[in-house]
Amino acid sequence: MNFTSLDTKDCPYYLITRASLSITAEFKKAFIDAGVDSVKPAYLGVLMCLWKECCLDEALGKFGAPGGIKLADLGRCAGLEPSSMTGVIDRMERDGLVCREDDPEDRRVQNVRITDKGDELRGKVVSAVDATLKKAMAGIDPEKLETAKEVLRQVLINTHRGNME
Amino acid sequence: MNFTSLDTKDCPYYLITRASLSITAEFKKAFIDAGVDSVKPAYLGVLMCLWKECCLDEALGKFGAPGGIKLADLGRCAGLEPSSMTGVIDRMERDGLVCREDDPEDRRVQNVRITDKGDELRGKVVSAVDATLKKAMAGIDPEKLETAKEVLRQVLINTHRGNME
DNA sequence: TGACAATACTTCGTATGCGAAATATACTGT
DNA sequence: ACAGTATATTTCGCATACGAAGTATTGTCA
Repeated sequence: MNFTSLDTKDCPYYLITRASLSITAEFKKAFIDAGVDSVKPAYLGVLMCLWKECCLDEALGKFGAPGGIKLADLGRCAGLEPSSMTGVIDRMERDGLVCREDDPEDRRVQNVRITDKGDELRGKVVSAVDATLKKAMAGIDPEKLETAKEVLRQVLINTHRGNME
Repeated sequence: MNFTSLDTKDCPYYLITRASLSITAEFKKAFIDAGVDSVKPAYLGVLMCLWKECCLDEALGKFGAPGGIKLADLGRCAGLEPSSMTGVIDRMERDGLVCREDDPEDRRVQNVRITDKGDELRGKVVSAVDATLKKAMAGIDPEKLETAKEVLRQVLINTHRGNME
């Protein structure tokens, strides 16, 4: 057995896992500091997806018609399994950020819609996210960051998670 | 607001988090396939640390004196908080891989020692880990992988997690 | 139309990880 | 020796995520 393989600092799995937890912790703190403590890191994928939808609707002139997005689509967008989505949406609903709505077309479907409160937090949350990522990526050559992202995308493909969204 | 920032595939946080979960899932499957289903991905850090210690002891000629490592040191090595370690060691003990032992010098301390069963699994586990990582990193230029690791190490430093071990 | 397959979610059990507070023990200065 | 502090671990509550199995509804085909 080779000693190098036992060195955590050289193991990509260790580095990826630790970085993930570490950035998540920073987000959590950043949201509290920004006064938006009703937002948890795990909500980000869902929020981004809903906000993007709002932006698109506005761009297309679809004012006042916030239909919501079905839970499964939201999960695909956020990279979460349906069974994980249930809990996330439960908590987001509890925290007043979104609401579930029955789909009139298909009674199996639950559409998720952003609430006014959820919409109002957008500015603060996006600022906090940008600032946190900027701090986390400080001192990293942009080109190297792109390479790292490329590597991670390939990992997702290799592990059958590359075809999300 | 800028649409790019809402694209998950371009967000380093999304990529890191997904990659972490995705590789973890692969490890889980790999251990089951290799017939070592008593090993969970979260045990890896602890096992690697204990096995490394064994190797060092052997290299130093310290046969038959497996003292064990105190929980806190093990946590530092694996990158986990003490409060997280309790649960991990609980499960590893339940699964027969390690045992706790009172420290004769300091009654606060719990030393963790690998069991015979835990030691016997080493070969299979290391093979499974190597094979899984190889598959996960397939088709990635080694130089780019190094760059990615460098980036992740910097992220850990930036987020105050760079001084582990 | 009626059986069977497919789809959308939820529920349940489990794993993983953290921080705050509790507990037990050791150390330190007076 | 004692009070006060420091250290080691555990407990507790919570957040996060998954897969297997269950429920409800829809779609399909004979």
